[in-house]
Amino acid sequence: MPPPLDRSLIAGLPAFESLSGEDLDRVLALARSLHYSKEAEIFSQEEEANSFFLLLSGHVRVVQTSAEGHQVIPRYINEGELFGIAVAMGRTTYPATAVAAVDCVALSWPNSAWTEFQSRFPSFGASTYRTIGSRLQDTQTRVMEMSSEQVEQRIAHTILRLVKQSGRKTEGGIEIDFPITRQDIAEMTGTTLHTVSRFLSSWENEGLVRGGRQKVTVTDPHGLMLIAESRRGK
Amino acid sequence: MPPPLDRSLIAGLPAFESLSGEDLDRVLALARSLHYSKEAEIFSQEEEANSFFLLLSGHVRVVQTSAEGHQVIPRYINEGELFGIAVAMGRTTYPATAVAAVDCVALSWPNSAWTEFQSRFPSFGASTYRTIGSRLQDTQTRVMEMSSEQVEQRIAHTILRLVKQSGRKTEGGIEIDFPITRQDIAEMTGTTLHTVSRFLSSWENEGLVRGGRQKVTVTDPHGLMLIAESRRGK
DNA sequence: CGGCGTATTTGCGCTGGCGCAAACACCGAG
DNA sequence: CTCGGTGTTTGCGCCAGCGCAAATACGCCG
Repeated sequence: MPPPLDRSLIAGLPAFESLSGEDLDRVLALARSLHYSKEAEIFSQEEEANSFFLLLSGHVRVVQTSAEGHQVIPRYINEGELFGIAVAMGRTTYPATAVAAVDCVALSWPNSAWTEFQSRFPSFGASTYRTIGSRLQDTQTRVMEMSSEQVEQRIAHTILRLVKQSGRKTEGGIEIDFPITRQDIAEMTGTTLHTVSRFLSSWENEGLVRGGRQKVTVTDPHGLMLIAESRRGK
Repeated sequence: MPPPLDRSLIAGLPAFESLSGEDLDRVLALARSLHYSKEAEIFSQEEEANSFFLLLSGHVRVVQTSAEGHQVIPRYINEGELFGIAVAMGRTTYPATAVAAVDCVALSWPNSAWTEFQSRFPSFGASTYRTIGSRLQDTQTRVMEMSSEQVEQRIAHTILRLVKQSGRKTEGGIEIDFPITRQDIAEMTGTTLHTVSRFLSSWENEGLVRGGRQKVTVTDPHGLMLIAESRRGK
């Protein structure tokens, strides 16, 4: 029997906001706490979706692979977010693979808990609607960007979004809080690692960013914003 | 006072499946029935989202416009589908504009009805989760296609999808059931009307499709599928 | 500290598909 | 029937960004 989990773990999170202390205990009673080391697979695309997850600490990379083997990164999961919620969408399998970008701690619940939370805690339902809704919105935005923007703008937008969501202040700029390769950025923007590298290098020459192995630091967010918004084509 | 609406209007639909006759009457009591003529705007992007809709007949084109004026068509709505469900995603404004592609009939409810349906009819909640979930899924698929496929494959996939969702058998092929321009197809695939036109012409020469003003008829679905799946790049 | 595997950078040539522009077809109105 | 507007086709030239390939750079492990 694992030690009981503390309420404070999930007390502040949107998914469980406005739940009483007792309710939180009930939620935790059904949860399993899991540790994943860097680059470990949390669940895999096409796999039977028996549970859903909440990320307590770390960062998770979500990867989709096409039949032809082409990979895309739909999003990264930040601390406090639900993920693997196939059950909410009425799916029986996970639509993507989740990989720990760094060492992670997560809670997981069996799908049956979903139904219970849903009926017992109205705020839980509303919150997850919002979660899915905003993911839909993000994805649509991405489609718009891919349709209308040049690669340079797309990369700039993506970096800015990453920095906003998972930025960490350091001396000399804001850096993305987890290891991310040029390849990863390419898979988020629909381009190749070569092209990403070229633009990052050129931005580095202009003093907008600094690169590093699996690392990006933005030194001039405003300048990068200008690039992101500059419309080349009409 | 409008005439009461008949239960049969919504009885078979996924959103209201397994509701009793009385429940259906309650749902209809809150609804307004509306007619839109071809090309009329049902609601507009950024507009305050006060109600949600169900399409009873016709086809609705959903259009998103970027700040720079670039347009994208995220999807078409078919008969029986909910749309304009910003309320479900916790949004206060519509994320896109809805335009009647042909003359349409729709029901609409004030957002307050959403809350009521949600709490009174569990199956309603589950069904709309699935709706949003599958839209998210579709959008992700589109991102994958835009990342990994050539324009020709994307157009082929899109046409096949349209034909599958809204195809109508005619002598000599299956045609898309509503008027659609090359420009529309371009906005669905992230390309230009010129390129769409070029490929449709070339397919017409090969006997796979037949074109027409605001009309596409697929004469050889299998042949088109081959194009959609042929991997050019690695 | 040296070696190795992985990540990154960069050059070069090619091409898919876009932009521009003009010519057509089709449909509905009068 | 003719006219005007809207949708479609097609030619031409160009260039952003990809594919290929090779040279580095970095960080970890022993």
